[in-house]
Amino acid sequence: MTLDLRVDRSSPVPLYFQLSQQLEAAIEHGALTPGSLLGNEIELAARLGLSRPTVRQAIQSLVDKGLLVRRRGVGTQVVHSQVKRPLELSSLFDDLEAAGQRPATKVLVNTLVPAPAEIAAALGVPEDGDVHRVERLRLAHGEPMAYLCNYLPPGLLDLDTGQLEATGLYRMMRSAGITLHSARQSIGARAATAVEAERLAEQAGAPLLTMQRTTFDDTGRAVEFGDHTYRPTRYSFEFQLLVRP
Amino acid sequence: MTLDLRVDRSSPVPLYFQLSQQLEAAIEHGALTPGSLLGNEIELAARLGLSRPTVRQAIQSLVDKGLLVRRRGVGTQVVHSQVKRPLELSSLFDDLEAAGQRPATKVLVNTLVPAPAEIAAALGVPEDGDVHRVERLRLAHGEPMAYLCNYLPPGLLDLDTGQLEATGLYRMMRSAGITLHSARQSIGARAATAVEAERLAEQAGAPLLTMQRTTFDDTGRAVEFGDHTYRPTRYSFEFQLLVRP
DNA sequence: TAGTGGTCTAGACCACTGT
DNA sequence: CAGTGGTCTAGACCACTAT
Repeated sequence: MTLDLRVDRSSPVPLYFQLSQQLEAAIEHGALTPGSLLGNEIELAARLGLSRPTVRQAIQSLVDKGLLVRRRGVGTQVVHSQVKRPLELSSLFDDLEAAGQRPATKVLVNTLVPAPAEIAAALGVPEDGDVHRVERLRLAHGEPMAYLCNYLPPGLLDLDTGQLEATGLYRMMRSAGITLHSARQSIGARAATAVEAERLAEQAGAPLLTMQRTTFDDTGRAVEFGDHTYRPTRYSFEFQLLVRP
Repeated sequence: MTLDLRVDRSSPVPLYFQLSQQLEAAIEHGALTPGSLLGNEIELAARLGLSRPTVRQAIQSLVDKGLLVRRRGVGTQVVHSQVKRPLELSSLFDDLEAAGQRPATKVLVNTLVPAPAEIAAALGVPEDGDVHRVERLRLAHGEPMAYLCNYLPPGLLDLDTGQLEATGLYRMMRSAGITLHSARQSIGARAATAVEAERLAEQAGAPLLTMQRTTFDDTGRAVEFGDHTYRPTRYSFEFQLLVRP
């Protein structure tokens, strides 16, 4: 059975995007099975009444997502399984919500402080200036899961404590019109200090998973620095990544 | 001063690729400074004697790498600093070599074993079949840094012990014509068992950084499963990631 | 040899941004 | 308003793969 593909030329949605969405959906719910050939681009273009470059643009976006593989002289195939969510800059809040965990957040500190030297350097603000400092405890099923300490440049965002407890920091930034662009991350481990252990209901010396991250918007400004510790029995970093071609 | 860009039409290298390489080099060594505008695509195409789609393809590849940002009605700008190496599927060996650490490898085990259930599932091989098991100790400056246990499907690769000590597993796979496509990773932490501690010259109960990874080639086959432990005082995962638009 | 994707052209119109 | 990128067309020729 051939796939039922259609495009709506009166829609404001770009034609290539309409097509890539339909192809992705077909892969998602199994109408296009792994390993199956997509049919050549010229014929596909003719069938849809599109030009070949437009069809190629749609296919290319799915190749970039890792869903399709192109082979010259062979055709375009659906990748065999496995690819689900390529790595993205997700917040812990979103991760937990996606896992159906109803995350709870307790804001411990939400204040303006003089920027420590390391933070000032990471955020690119003057050393004698102020930065926002937000400390939060993230809970799942009533148990502490992570301690999140974040610094933000002043004036970027209205850091309402109520909103911080109801949603995630990244979601708040996006709502404020900040376009996240890239982040630099470091993931490590260390033994919990007495203070850290108490915050997370662990024993002193227990292993903790740690992450430092600086996030940049599309103008290159650093918009956030985070220093997080996670209970490794409750959380690990899971992600999929694509090999750059 | 305007940038000196040229393309060689007699070269087998695609024109868009020649252009993107030159732009990337110009960004790299500062001829194009962060925030500077690239000049509009039509004019750039005319200057180079290329068509606009070709110029767009070159620019788009750098946007995908995170080096450029496009804004409708504004222009194409060089991103402000920070982006150096987007996340790639690197081997520990390559990481260390890039850091100038002359990594040493000691192969502890290199044998064929009946596939444990979990490994068979991860690699997609029959449960009663055999798989390669490779255990290695990675050293830097004579000190153990990581213990790497990898499983590979049989018949994929000639796992020469000498080569394993001289280079990395990924490099061997690429040399064997395997096209790496994607990987699923999980990074966590736990306390070292007595056996793990001894291997890595740590105390039992010391925090360890752990990583499990399944790697797939472009046909969707699992080509490797790895179960690694790292000394967190000697190693952490550092990477940069781009926000999917 | 036939069929595929890879590259390239020379236009066109639209949507958005800034002044 | 002028200028930018975003989308789209209807072709063309080439390189690679399989048979």
